Amino acid sequence: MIDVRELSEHPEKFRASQRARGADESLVDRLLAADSRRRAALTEYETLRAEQNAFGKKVAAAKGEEKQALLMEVKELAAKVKAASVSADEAQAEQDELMRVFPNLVIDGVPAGGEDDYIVVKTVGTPRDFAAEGFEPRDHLEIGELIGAIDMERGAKVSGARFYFLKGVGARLELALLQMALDQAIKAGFTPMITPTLVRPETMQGTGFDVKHDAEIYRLAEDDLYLVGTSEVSLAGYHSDEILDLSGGPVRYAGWSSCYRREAGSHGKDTRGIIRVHQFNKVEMFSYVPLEEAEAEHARLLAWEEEMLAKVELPYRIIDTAAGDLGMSAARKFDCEAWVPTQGRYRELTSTSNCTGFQARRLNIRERMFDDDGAAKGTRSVATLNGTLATTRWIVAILEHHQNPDGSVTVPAALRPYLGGLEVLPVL
RNA sequence: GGAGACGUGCCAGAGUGGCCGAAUGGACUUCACUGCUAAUGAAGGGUCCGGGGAAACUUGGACCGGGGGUUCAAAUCCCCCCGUCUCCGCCA
Repeated sequence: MIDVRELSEHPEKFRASQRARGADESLVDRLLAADSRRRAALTEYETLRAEQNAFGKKVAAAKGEEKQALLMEVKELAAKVKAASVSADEAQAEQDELMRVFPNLVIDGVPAGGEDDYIVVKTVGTPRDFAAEGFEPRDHLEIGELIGAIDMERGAKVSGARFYFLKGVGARLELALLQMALDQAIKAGFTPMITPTLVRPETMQGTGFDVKHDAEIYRLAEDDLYLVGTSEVSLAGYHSDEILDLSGGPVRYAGWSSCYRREAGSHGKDTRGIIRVHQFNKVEMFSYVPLEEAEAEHARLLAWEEEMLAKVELPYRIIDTAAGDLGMSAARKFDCEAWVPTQGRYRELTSTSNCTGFQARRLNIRERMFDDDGAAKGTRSVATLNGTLATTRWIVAILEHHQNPDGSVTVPAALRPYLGGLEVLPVL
């Protein structure tokens, strides 16, 4: 959630942000109004409550007749306190509702507009020229079947559309990729984590996902549990309601988990192969840092993603996502997109978001502040950031980009040690 | 799945309706003292939200797992939920 204090001090910043997102600008004024109503109601309640508390002390001290008289007198006051308490709660609920739908303040420099208004930050490597090499590239599913790596048909038989089996070298390739990602993260100082994939509604909401309205989320209604679409959810919830010590630098986790997405509304899109599936695996970076360090950390996360892409030797570009295409929690987002030859376009392989204090405020994750003398002085929310290090989808780009005319696939050198030295995934 | 016990501050742990934001001990910070980071003595602390103030600060409210309820008044009584532990059962 956003910082209401900041909103009341700089409403124009929030209006501009909403405009850039193509979101409702009137939310700003409605929230400001709700906040002042809330404060008025709270003040009224607190005044009455103070009066009642003072009375309570008198009642406790009094005896006999006097006590009875005081009790009669205070009854009326109690009713007023009750009523004031109810309207204060209502005002709070009204504000909470607006806070719940208010997206994060976008960082200056993020392109305005929607999905197609991204800015290409840079392009690395060049797509392979298969025409020059003299053969027609096969798509990842065709290759996956030739080398016995992917079985979609049986995936559908067992679980339905958008489910698959990774088999043989396919299973090994995924494990190798994720293990390489985790090793890189560990080397960079991340603490590896294997996270819960089912979470409580509070955890899901805290991360910025709406369990009631988000059609992407799988629910277990019976148990009021929700399947995560990314370990970001669990890693953000990990430190909820805690005060962190960031004096020793950022707190960084690398989460390994299966991820689940309903893919509602994407019927007919990416139906072939494993590019868009209901279940996949991912290694995700997650950082807790002081607010003023968030942008620098964002750059670091992006650099680590590029390091991974370099290891698997894929051509890619980086885009600065437009405001309207940001999620609720993100203030800025960079995607790395790899070239997929048979689609003739770049497809997202990683995504790193700077959520500034938005998630942390919702999850109540703070750090202790110190004044110049080093004495403790209050707390404030931290910034949270996340970024992809590897996912199942990477296999699509790896198979296609590194394919050979016969359908076999050359393994990128960095990945070979994770595949027992295997240099080529052979056609069966 | 059945039965029971419990959930209090950084930690341990008292507190069964008003004198409790909460005893006591430990840890921590500051001060004093013994010529030294050990002993002793003293003092001090949390978090959140309002009001006032430029600020130091001051003032009010809330917080004893979470949410409801009873009451003039709830850490304390009642209900629901969550969690922990023990025993039994069941299954890896």
